[in-house]
Amino acid sequence: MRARFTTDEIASAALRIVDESGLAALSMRSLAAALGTGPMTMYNYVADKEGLEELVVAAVAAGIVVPEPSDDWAADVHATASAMWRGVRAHPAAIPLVLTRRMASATGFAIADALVGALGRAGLSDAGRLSAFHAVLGLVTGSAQAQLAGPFSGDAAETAARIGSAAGAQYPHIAALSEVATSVSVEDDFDGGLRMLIAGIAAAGSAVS
Amino acid sequence: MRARFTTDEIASAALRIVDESGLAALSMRSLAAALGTGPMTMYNYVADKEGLEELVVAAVAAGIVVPEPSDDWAADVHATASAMWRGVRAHPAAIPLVLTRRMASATGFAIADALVGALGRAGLSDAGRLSAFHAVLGLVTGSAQAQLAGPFSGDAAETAARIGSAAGAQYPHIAALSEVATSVSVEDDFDGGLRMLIAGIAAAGSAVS
DNA sequence: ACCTGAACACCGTTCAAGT
DNA sequence: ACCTGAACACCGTTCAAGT
Repeated sequence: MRARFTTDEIASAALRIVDESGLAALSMRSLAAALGTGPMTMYNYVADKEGLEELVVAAVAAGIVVPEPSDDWAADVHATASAMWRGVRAHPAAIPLVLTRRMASATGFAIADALVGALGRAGLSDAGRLSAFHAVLGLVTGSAQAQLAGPFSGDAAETAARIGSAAGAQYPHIAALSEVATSVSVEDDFDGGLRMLIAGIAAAGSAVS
Repeated sequence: MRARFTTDEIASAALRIVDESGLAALSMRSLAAALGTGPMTMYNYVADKEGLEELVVAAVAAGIVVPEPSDDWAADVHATASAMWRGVRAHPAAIPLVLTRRMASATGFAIADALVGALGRAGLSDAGRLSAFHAVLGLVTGSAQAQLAGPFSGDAAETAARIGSAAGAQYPHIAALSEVATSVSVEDDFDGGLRMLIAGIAAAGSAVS
């Protein structure tokens, strides 16, 4: 028999299952079947299901292109965070894994390092740099997810049904905002929030220095 | 027999299992057993597993106390976001569910409405208000999760092992930042990022008006 | 040594039968 | 009508046996 695989083959087969059939379709058994072997063979490449999921996260991270640093730290933070957001959004079904599993791959470290490096030139204190790093990371992953599962996700009719008719008068601010949500692209929506955060980081850096 | 439960009983029993034994321990069967009945009885209260998970998210949301609005929108955003963060962090094992499942409970809408209401007084455009809302929501949930599963989560030794020895020289910025992470409380860490974002929102609001 | 089938202890859910 | 046991089609993983 001697069927042998590289870790990359395993990882991309797993990501393909998630992309094509959803997160629930990924199992040790379905992956093994997709590779034409028995379930137990997978345990030669991965410690357990958790390890397989980390492989999927690494495969998503591998799709992120780390931008070259410039002499403008704010532009670098923007470019790095945008690259992460695009890379994550390219695999929507994998997002729960990206949010939940530790990102410990080489690309994952590389992009995080680029982000911290850019933030290091913002004139922040050490603690401020850590806060800003967590905030950008949280904003990227959190708003990628919020756009998919937040109160305004799904089509307009669904949103209206959920908020408008069910509790329209009780929650007037949400109801009003839900109409805005139909006319803004998710790219612009994310970009707006990111620019606000970067402006706030810049202000905090100026205050320290 | 006639064993009957309220939805609240189901929800808090489910949340208790998650809190005490972890997310993996929550199943239709374990929940039914905890309530002293058979698995099928649960289907009288919940459509499927997904519905049960939404019940857990609602139970977490119910623990959030929505702050009273003041005449300072920035203070209100800060208070609302902080209340969400504390409420979410009170149930760490449930966070993957909070991130992933739609928050559609009454308290969930109430806190979101309070947040949008406060942001409505920041002088933003409609699109800016939506961006700011998604950004704050993403920051709260995303950084709660990043603190638990990000590159600096776990104890210091574990972090060092993951980054320092494995790839210390390759990723110098992360390695340096990991030492900062040991001396900052998660509360202060989150608060710093939130204040940066609010400052950026304020700046965007001033620019428009 | 590396690989993998059989088996075990789970799981969510359908279906049909109970009251 | 509401409730729930038996059964089905899965799942991750241990164990032991193959090469």
